[in-house]
Amino acid sequence: MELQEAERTVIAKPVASRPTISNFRSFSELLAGATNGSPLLEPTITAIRPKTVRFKHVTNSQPVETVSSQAQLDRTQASHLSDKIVKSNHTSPLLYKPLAKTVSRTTISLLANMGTFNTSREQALAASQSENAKGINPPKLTPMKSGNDKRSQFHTNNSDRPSYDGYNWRKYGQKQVKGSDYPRSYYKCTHPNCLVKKKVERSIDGEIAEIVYKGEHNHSKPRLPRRHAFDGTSEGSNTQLPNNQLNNDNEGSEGGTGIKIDEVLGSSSHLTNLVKVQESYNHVSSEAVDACMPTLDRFCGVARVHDESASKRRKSSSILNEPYGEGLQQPRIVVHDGTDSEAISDGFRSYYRCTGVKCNVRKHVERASDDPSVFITTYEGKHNHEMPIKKSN
DNA sequence: AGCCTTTGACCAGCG
DNA sequence: TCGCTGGTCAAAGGC
Ligand SMILES: [Zn+2]
Repeated sequence: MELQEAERTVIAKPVASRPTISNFRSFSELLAGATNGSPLLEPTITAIRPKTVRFKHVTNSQPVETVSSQAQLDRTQASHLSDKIVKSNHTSPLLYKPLAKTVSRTTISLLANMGTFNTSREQALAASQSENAKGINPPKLTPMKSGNDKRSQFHTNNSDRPSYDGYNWRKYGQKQVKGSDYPRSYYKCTHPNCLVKKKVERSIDGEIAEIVYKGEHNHSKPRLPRRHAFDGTSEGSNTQLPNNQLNNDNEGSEGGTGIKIDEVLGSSSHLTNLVKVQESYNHVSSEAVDACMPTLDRFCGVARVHDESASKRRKSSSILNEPYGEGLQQPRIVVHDGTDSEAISDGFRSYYRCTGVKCNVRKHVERASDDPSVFITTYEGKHNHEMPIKKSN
């Protein structure tokens, strides 16, 4: 509760949105000649009004790879922002919403035991989904209800589980929020005295549409998730983040909002991921971002960094501008913290390239056009290697 | 037994 | 003030 109170007072309202295609140039174009990690200035970016992006089904489809902003952002700085991490799975201009198939626990267990890097239940789901829906199935539309309490209108299936980010969560609520086709689940960290919460929007297929983290863990990750942990290996991948592309300035600190997104991205092997990261209460959130980015790298994609705070009670208006069409929905992870985003005030756009041998994965981070607190990270390509093991100084 | 999810009710912010 | 909406509580039941 205290956390909540605090957030209400600090959360800014910057909202990011995908720019319209007319303002975009392809990521490849943007990256052309700028893939060596050197910053590149994008001179002709037209300011685009950021809007809150909801994964709503609309007919207006636009490429996700396109991003716009006039600012550039150093990754280090980007890592200091954290509020929203949005990712999506795509590669082609046509965006397909990753669909997760609901599978039996047995299947999940089998998948988890097959030795893939995805061991969590969600990862298993994602894996099965990617196998089943390489792309084209239009997302299931859930009719929006106009009634009073619309929560729990969906029958939750076995995929309705908190994402496995290494922490233990207890679900304390679920509700169908307006503007979202999916029910939103509310989770609290079960660690004593830890007030971290997260909201997870998941389709009825089990696909994660959005995850919003609030607060900062005041503890380290438990060795093994209490339940539904399978073999728990999912945790390991997250704790060994490659920092060749990141500045992990909070390395030694405990806890942190370590966010694992591979479970969400598990199915996005050939897709692009969209990540939104917005400024957070403090540096801690940056950990989450740091954690996400490298992980995302494994799966490639477009990452969008932005502030999500405006979502509260403002979504109804934002959905009017839904940039995503049906099948364009993007799962995303939002690291939500409350501080202002003054930390980022430069005007850079930074490009990064995976240092892996023969790995052409690239990404760039930029500031949203008219919202300094919004940063957009775009990933392109697919890593041809596993996540490198972090070197211990 | 302990922890979790489910879910209707309740509360608070906002227009 | 009222209705809408998002967020939370808490009892009940499941694992
Ligand atoms: Zn915690």
